[in-house]
Amino acid sequence: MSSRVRIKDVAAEADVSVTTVSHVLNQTPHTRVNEETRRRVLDVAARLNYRPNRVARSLRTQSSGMIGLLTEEFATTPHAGRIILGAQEAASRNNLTLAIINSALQADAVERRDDVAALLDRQVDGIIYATVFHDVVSPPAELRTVPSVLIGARDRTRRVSSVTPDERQGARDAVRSLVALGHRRIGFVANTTDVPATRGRRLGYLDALEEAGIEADPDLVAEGEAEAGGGFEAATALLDRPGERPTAIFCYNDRMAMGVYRAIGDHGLRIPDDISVIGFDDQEPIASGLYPGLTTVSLPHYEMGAWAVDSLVSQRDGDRAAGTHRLPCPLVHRGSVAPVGVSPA
Amino acid sequence: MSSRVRIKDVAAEADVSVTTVSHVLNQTPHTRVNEETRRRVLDVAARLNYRPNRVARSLRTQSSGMIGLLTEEFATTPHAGRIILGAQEAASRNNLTLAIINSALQADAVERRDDVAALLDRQVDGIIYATVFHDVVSPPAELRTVPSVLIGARDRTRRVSSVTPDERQGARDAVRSLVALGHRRIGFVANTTDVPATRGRRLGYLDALEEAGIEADPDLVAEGEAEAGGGFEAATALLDRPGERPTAIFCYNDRMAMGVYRAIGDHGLRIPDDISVIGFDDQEPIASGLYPGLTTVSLPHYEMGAWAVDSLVSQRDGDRAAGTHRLPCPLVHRGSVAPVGVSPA
DNA sequence: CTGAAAGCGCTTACAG
DNA sequence: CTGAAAGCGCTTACAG
Repeated sequence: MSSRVRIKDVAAEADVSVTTVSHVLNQTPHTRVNEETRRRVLDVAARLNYRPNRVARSLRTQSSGMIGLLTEEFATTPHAGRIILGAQEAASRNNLTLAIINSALQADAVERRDDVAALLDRQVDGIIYATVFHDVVSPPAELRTVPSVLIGARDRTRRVSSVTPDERQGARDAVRSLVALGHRRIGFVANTTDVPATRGRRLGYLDALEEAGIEADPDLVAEGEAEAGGGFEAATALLDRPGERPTAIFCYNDRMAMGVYRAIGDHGLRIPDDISVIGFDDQEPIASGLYPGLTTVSLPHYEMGAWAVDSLVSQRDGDRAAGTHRLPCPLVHRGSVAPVGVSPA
Repeated sequence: MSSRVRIKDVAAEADVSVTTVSHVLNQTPHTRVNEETRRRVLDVAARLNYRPNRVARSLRTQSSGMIGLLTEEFATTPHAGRIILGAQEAASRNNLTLAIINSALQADAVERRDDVAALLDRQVDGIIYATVFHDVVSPPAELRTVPSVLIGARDRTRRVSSVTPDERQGARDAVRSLVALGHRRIGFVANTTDVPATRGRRLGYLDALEEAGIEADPDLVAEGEAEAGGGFEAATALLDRPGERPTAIFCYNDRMAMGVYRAIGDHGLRIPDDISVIGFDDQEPIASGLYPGLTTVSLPHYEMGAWAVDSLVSQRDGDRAAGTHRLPCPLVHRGSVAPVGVSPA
């Protein structure tokens, strides 16, 4: 450990008090320092390569400049990385450092409380509590002792702000885009489990049909597991049903879309000429790796991470209002959608 | 901000000195405390829900209990999340907290130095410097002022320990498994850019052939971009060449394998009956989403993250030896490999 | 077995 | 314009 230089070393070398060094370096408001002195302090600090000890400053100012990010079973959610990235970059912009703790999906209330406590022990200035697979959660009460925000779920007591993707809008826009291209027989390959996205995506699908005056047809909906295999099975069922085929299929997610592609290929049909396909999640490398590239709906993970940090900053600066925010899910155009009836067949 | 209870509050309530409270709570070695007193302190601490301020402790002990993880363009590497997870869980096991900073891939030396400095300002006990797309790097010299370790690349000066995946062994084992099933015409769908994995995977392929006494045949190798499209083109070229077809194809990565599947399907061939396929990366959701599931080689990201933290801990405890460590890349069996000649065709 | 006191490296009223 | 001093909340020799 090379002993780092402390503020008193700078003071001695510049022949001033530590008070003055602190004022100069921090540009303390309402404190005028002689220009000559200021320069000297700056010169010495630079020459000695002085860097203030943030731990000492934290203790004194009662503000650590750290933000805690609690993720829930990060491993299972491929997009968690984008949340972290968004949060990290927003934190850097605000001169904040991000500390991360991951708790197991099956962690109980006691464990989660311990994780929050560990962050609080480090005097974090705020906590982001990110979850998956839940609509509403009851985070440990200790969360509210500092500015806090939920990602991916709402707070049961509505006392903590939250930010979630607007799944319904995303699905609605996707299906609207199909309608705009003349599609009226639009299938829906749905998932079976009840996660937050399930309801929103289904409602968005129905919204768009209703807007367009298209009656929802149960024969155009098939369910499966939210994986490629489930998508294959659902699409196969859809295509094998008697009656007119759908001209487009909206999928619960990109994984299912992967299976839908295969089912369509197995039926000797082509995307998008015979059938248009839209996914959800914009999950790489599926979306761009499929052929043709999958038109899909993107989840605002990066944006939610950044929004959460910004919310923490406003809370720190006095904003007391807790609210629920939905961030838009934009449609990403690739090559799997075409106007209806373009096929020469 | 609810004013948290401090050690002096516990001392006052238990009618002892803060010294005693500290000794009891920290179980200071070689310090005996009267059992009655000990119980009382413990009771009061629990009742007041006292939690020591880690910032104050850090300042006093000159040890923050924090580890800094510097990731390089996290966004572009889908597996970074597993590194973070491995590091985070290992950190938790060692009662350490993980602070994360992400630097842009195109960040210059000055920016990287700033990122390291920001971590050092927080008095981190160690730094993990994770990179992608490099064989050898020259991290900022400041890195060596604390225990440090590189993930994904070696240190040019060999003074910092590093941990990397054993790409060559992974590729060798994959191709060996093909040889063991009787394959002798084993194609290689290679990538074009020169990243660390490129050389190792190619060498591993050649190793296995040589071991088996199979002469490397340039006609069985085709290159492409390391994406699904590149894999499709390379495999198409391979299958369209005059002469005997390969009975198996080893792919540079899973993305390319995705395109290889399509090319094989377009040629009216079946996996694994007509051609076996092995990928590399075990990248979800490709690997399990393809049909049949892709047999592939897994990258030890989680393990590298954990190894890095453990290395930091040993360094802190006195281990001075810097070294280069390679972690094995295990073969993951799914459904894309079969013995040669199983096809009735 | 227990406690008074110093000190980690800063910032910040306060005084001059 | 500048500095002496207190104090953030702990730990740890040291003394008794």
